[in-house]
Amino acid sequence: MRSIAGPPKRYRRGVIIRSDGRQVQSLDLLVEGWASSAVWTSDGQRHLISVNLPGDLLGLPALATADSLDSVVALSPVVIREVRIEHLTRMFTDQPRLAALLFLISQEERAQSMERLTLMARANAKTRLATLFVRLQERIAPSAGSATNCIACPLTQQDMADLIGITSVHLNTILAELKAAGLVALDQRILTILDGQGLLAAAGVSPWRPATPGWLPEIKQLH
Amino acid sequence: MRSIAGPPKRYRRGVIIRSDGRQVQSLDLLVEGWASSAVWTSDGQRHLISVNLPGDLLGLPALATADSLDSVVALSPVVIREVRIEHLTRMFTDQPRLAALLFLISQEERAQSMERLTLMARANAKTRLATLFVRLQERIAPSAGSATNCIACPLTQQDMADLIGITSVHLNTILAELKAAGLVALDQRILTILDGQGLLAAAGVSPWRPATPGWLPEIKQLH
DNA sequence: CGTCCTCTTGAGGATAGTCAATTCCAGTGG
DNA sequence: CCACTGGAATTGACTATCCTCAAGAGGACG
Repeated sequence: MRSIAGPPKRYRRGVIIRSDGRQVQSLDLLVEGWASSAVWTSDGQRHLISVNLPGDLLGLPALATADSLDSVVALSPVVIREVRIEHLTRMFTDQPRLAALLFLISQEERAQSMERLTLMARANAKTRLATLFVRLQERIAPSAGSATNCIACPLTQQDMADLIGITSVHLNTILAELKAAGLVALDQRILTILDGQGLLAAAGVSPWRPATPGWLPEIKQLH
Repeated sequence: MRSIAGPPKRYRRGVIIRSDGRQVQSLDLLVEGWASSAVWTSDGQRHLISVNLPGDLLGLPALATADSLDSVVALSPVVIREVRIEHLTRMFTDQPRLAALLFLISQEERAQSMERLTLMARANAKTRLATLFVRLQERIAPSAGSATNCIACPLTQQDMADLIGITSVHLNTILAELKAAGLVALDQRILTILDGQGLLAAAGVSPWRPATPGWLPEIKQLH
């Protein structure tokens, strides 16, 4: 993916990288920093759909609607590289295995979105926040080498509130409860998981296990 | 898609067509009736992720996780045809345009899921119910020929409640409010949109417009 | 004619929102 | 070096939305 991406571009925290309401001609590969796709409601509230980490490809759902409903926001200073849409077309014809992998990744994000939807519908805010922390650690720990409990987490309390669908006032309260219960610590944008088991129990979810698909096409041989 | 699907199978309303927690070997093409992917929370509550109508391919997100978190439930009597997963592999190598179309469809479902997520996080139950009705009509009207305001809707109030994440008790109340406001009528499983404009206003959403993508690969020529 | 599912209605309570005031802190410019 | 500034975090009082529990009515079907 990196071989077909454009030159790196830097953005500051809070900047809208890709705005909604337009037909898109390109995707963005997130190289460094945290981003998120955001939706603004008709009454001006913001909601963050998901957290994107380095390696994620941003802007895929915008391909399917005439005017995309989500924007992409930088949650920290970020570096992105643009991927033009023609490369996607060529990937489907020339690199079926890559295309299938991309398809698989987007299905995984959809599965995550299903979990978030269920939580939003049926779980209270404390459970949702615990789940957010659990899933964040699961995604970050592998890339940080050994299993670590410390995460450099650039999210503000407002960001977390927008992620789990509550107000920042209420987030502050339940975050204090998780801290008081000895489950997590959060200072200076450093998130520490103090009690992983307890946090899983509070979240009421199972650890995330990606599939090991046997159905992908083989790599196309050069000839 | 129909050419590679297995023989039709019938299921009665309420039956779980595809259960969660297993690695999947096949997909299901919904031929007739309404279905839905359902998630059960750890405390036994049900949540319905989305409504599936005839033509939809069920079970895609289950490809991406080792144990799929959703089941597929029949919301009415349904007819489905099985699609084995090898056909998906072959599609990616032999039919890039079809594969890209499938990719596009799944992105559209993801965009819909983003909207639902935002609503769940930020809108109250009345708004969510109005949106459900709006989106249902948008999907059903085209296939029913001319723009009709009458929809044969097999959903029970419990189903609708599970779709928008409230209890059936509360759903009953807000449904009565929408009826009292003259926006919809619902009797004998027939949903009638009495005031489309008013319903759109109550929902606070724009009409859904699918993309007209220019980036799909061409049909592979026979040679 | 009973049984089960669905729908309906009411009372009281929990979760989360709104409004408002205050503190903390990092960055900026004098 | 320090005051200024704006965002971020914190806390309290009051309110609204939605849930729980409960009881009953209507209807389909054996």
